[in-house]
Amino acid sequence: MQSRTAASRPGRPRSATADTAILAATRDALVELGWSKLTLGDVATRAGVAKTTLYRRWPGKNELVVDAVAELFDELELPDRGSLAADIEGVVLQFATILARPEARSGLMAVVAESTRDDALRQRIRESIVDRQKCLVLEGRSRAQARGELPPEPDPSESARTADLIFDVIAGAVVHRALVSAEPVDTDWAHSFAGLLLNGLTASATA
Amino acid sequence: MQSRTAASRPGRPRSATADTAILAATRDALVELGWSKLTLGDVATRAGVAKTTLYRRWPGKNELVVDAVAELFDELELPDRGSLAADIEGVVLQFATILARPEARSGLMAVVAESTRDDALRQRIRESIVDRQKCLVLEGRSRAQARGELPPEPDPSESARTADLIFDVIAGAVVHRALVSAEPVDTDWAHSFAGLLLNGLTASATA
Amino acid sequence: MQSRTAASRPGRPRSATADTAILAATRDALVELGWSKLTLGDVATRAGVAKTTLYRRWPGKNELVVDAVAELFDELELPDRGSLAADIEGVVLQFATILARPEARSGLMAVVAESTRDDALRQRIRESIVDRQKCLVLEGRSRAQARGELPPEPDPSESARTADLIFDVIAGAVVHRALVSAEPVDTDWAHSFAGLLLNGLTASATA
Amino acid sequence: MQSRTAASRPGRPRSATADTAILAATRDALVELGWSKLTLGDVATRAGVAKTTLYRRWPGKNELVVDAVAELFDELELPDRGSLAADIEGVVLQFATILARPEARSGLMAVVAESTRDDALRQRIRESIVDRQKCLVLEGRSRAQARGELPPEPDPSESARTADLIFDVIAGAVVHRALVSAEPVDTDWAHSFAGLLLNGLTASATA
DNA sequence: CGTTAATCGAGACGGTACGTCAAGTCTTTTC
DNA sequence: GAAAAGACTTGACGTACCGTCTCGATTAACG
Repeated sequence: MQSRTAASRPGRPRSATADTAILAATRDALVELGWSKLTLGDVATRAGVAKTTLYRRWPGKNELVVDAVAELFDELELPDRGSLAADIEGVVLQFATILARPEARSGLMAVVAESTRDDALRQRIRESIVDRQKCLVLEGRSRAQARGELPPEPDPSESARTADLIFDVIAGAVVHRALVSAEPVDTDWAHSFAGLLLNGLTASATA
Repeated sequence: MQSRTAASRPGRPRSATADTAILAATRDALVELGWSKLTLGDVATRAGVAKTTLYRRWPGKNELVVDAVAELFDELELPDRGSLAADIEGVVLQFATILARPEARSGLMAVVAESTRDDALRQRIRESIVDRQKCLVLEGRSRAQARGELPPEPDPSESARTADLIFDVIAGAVVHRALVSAEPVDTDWAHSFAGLLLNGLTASATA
Repeated sequence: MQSRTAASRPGRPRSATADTAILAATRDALVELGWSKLTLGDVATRAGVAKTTLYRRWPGKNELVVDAVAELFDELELPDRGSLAADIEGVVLQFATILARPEARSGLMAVVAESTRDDALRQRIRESIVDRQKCLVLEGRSRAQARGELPPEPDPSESARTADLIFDVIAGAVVHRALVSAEPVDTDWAHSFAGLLLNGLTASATA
Repeated sequence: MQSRTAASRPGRPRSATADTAILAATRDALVELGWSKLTLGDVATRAGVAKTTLYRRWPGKNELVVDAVAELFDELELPDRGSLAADIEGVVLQFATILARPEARSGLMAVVAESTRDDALRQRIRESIVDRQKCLVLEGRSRAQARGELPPEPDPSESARTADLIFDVIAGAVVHRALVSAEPVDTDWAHSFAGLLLNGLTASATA
């Protein structure tokens, strides 16, 4: 006894290629028009799809853009450059590369702005984008601990709180630098930032 | 020899009270409706003003909201709590208090999102909001140097770059914690963050 | 081999009832407000239709009013009262009855005024209103010729020119009496006018 | 004891040249823009005058245009061409010449259209434009009677009614020909029309 | 000859309607 | 029954004029 799967549902099945085409069209439209001038009718046209098809799959502009942008962040991965400082530097530069793409810039910030008044949307953003990257912090830390660069966690309950703090610092600083200050996140800056953070972490740990 | 002042310009002078009423109405509307449902017609009605009066003074929604939100951030000031850590903690909590207000949350992030495709808007944000707060970093640092908590700047050209970095880290982390992670920026978090940053600064300086 | 008929066109077909409702609402609004205070938004509301639906079918206020007024003139028909004088009298009174309706008064003159600067509009007025009534003149004349009241046309090329002249005289005189002089077009006046015209026609013909 | 004349009123007297400039500017604007796109702000600008100056002298667009157009019709005069037919022909051609000017075409018909819902305006039109030309009919008729072309009026009460009828026929036919049928009012047409009317008049009179 | 008062220019004001555009829904035919 | 097509309602957009108002600056007759 199972709920009717898509395959076994009667009638014409949903086109599998449509989803891909719609998300790609959404990103294209974000690049050309930005968030505020992006219209679902235009996205549908670009995707070669009727507006109704689009509304059947996403409830609205916000959710569509979250999904379209989320795919961009999936390419983030933790490089193993041999030291914690170099790893931080690497992930910062990767993050900056993604934020340099206009579809990521407008899309991400816009949905975050919308999420300030829409808890379901914020939940969706966290699940689709934020939390999937938080493991990078955990992995980086445990790798550094294995290398002996950081001491092991004394208190497991404290561990998660610290990881959240580090994540907010890294992600927040890069986003602020890139989008608000609008200064380049280049090797120099990444190096300075990684130095500051690393010093903070080791000093805090030994204190 | 001066450019025509407002007083000597011919014609009926602009109502002085209108600006105040409009900005207040904008913040009210942000609270009730959020950025995306805020309409200039509604703001005008709330302010008891005609739509044309609003458009005569601001080119659009973006610029209006920047000015409306900017006033919120003017209340930020650097507390003198006796130590750099305490000062950082204090300013972080002040910042968090402002970001807890719904008009600041939606307004700020939305205009930042818009500014990713509008350089003039980004410039306006920087002048009206960001740069006016950057002096807090400069003042805090020099106060810490006077206290002997931080060494004096060796290289003046480096000094500005470091201040920018610190500003991006503080502002970015608080914004990310408050709006993206959507976790409370409470005394605990502020304390942990101030500790991390302070350690990073002192260790970096002595290294 | 035909151009796609309405029935076989893809997509939702246009509502058939909307046209009727819009034209009726236009006439209602003309009665209540007159031409200059008539707004398309108000017409749409009266018709229970969205403004966009209205604009999808008519390019603007002028064309809409032409169509709305044209239907009023379709009820004109040539009475057979047994003599040319009586027929003229009858049609003049019919015309006057229509011009007594406020929707015809304001609507007709206004679109004629607009048509002085818009050739397409003038063409539309002629096709929808003027030329459809010109056959009344032709029919009345041939009926009078059959009765022997008027001689048959000697020169067929002259025939059309004379019909145009008669039409301009009848329509012009009635309109001028009703709208400019603002005096009643009653049986007396119609009788005097028909007498004058009839005398002119017979005298000219025998001359 | 007299009501304060303009001359004796205290304060700065109204500029005498302004009226002339405004009426001329109104006609210019009618030529370029037509009635519906003519705005009082634009007229004021063209006349080199402030909008308030304009509103101080005319209550609105309708009245202004009536006055501006009325001046055009003052140049109508009855030619003495030696016969009634020729006199009619002459005045018809003069009328047609005025109606060929775009400011007369749009202006006249538009205010007539407006007057269908504004009795004060209709009164103003009659006083400023229509009635001032009605004497042409009276003068033409008495001249024809002096020549013996028409019999003297038997019944003086009938006399005014007939003059009104003739006026409506002439003015109405010319306007309808020129503006509705949009055919040229040339010598040929004027000749045919004058013949028709003359025959009607003489036949009626002798009947 | 200075006061007085209505004029002048300029332009901001509260309104109202404009014609367009996008959102999201609904109704067709086609696949 | 999903899909494309496109008409539908709704509501905001930013603009243009309306007719009124508030300014400072003229400009004549009156005292």
